[in-house]
Amino acid sequence: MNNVRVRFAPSPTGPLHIGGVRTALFNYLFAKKNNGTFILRIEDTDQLRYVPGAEEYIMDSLEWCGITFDEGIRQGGKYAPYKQSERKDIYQQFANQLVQKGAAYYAFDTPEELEEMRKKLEQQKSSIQQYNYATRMEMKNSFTISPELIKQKIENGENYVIRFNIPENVAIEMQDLIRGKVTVNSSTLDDKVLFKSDGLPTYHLANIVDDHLMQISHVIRGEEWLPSLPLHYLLYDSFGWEKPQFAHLPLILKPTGKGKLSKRDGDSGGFPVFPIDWTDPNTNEKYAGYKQWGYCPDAFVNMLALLGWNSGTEQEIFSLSELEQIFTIEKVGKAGAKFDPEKTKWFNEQYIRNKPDEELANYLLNFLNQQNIQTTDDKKNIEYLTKVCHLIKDRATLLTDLYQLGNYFFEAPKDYEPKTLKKFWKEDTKNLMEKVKNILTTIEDLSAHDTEQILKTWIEENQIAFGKVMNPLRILLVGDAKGPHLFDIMQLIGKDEVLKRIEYGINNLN
RNA sequence: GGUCCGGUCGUCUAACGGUUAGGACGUCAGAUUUUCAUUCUGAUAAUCGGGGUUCGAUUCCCCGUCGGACUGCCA
Repeated sequence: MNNVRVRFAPSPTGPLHIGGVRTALFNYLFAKKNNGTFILRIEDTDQLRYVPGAEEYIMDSLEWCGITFDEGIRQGGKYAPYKQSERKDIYQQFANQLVQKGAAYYAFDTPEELEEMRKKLEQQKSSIQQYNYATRMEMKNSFTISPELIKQKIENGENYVIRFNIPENVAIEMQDLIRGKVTVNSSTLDDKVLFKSDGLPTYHLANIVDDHLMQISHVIRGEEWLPSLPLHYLLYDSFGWEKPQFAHLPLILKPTGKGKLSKRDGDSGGFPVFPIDWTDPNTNEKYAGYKQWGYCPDAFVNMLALLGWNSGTEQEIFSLSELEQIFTIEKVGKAGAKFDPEKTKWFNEQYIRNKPDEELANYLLNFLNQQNIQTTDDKKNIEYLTKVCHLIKDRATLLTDLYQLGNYFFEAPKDYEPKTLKKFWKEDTKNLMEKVKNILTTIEDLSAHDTEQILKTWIEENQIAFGKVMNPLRILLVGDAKGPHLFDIMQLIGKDEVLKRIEYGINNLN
């Protein structure tokens, strides 16, 4: 495919949630796969819903995911500006063009009048409850007001909008890359506002004008836009422009219950819906992000890619660059997908296990510093942390688990898990630990291999049950019946520390 | 209410009109293990209903049903 140009066009009305990220991802993958250009365009034509910081949030989030743009706010491009509020002047002339052609018209109805009309139609249980061919003759617009008066009203500075003149009873046949042919009769459509009284275009106008001007070849967006596709078709035709190809992605649904995923679902469901943390500047409400929860960006992206798309093979783990090679629109499903927090965790586990120990160590070091966790300098050291991560990464679901899972590598257990203690600390245990301590004292550096051999030999020779020694020893060193191979732990934390912990236990238990 | 889009294990999904309907997550069981995990093995469970078309429908068509989206001077 030549000259593929796709855009992600969010509106900065709040943080981007995972549905939006997935739309961006699919656009990005489609562009990469087809050697195309990926564009970010900010659709901020609604000044009322503008949220400060949202624009930055969107860009930062996608950057965290590794989704990059060829053209956009931060990188510029020859179709700049990429923000609709900065393209304001462009839209009016196009709206006027449509009016001149008779494809659009002026309307002067106030919000109250519109509401009244809708209410009336609803009460009448009319089959048509819209501003269209059936009702427009009863409203205040170019059809009911003389051209002279219209001109005068506009010159007087009266508020007006420009509406699209939807034709009556025309079959609009559309093509969608995911759904195939879709047909709608124009009589079921309404005369959408194209140009608002505040001097800005609505989404419908701005999106068509900009897609045309920016030479967009494929429009890949959420299914919620499918109902306005006929309008967009009509708009392209009215301008006499060639249409891009369209693909409407299935929605991401709530994990439980009904409806599409919304920002509130995260709190109740115990999982983030946003890529990174977000604080609403107006209400100060905080929303958690995948990044801060401890998800790896590549795992997050991998999970998203498989929500509504599949490779056709049984492979499920894909790097971003792999996806760039194999992504196709044809493999995108039609049905909405319920979001699955459990599977998301699984993806993250897979990624953590496959990451180099050192990379995890860097994360952990950062974490220790950020959380201001006190430990000795020799422990806040990449080499040491790398070994720690090597031992514990199989147990982690989130990156943030890493510290909790290995806290005994940084400090002696403060107290012992009561149930475990009760289970394994018996009357003769203290004695046994005393003996173990004496043996360990004689071993030079507590290397895992040597220690294991020596201790095992001693246990066998004395015909003691293995668990009778190892379990309480683990409690003294770790504080609980958990964690990696005990001899590996001993080697890592070192002889002094091991002896100290055993001694403390002997002195404080029973 | 109207318009449109969907419906395969609980969830994500695979299956030129011909498969014992496959995989993954989850759950359960077993194996391994000094513990917790990991890992391995096994089990579990699905074509929304009714009509067609066809030698044969998960697959194509119609109806119903269920679910979703849209129905703003929001995007």
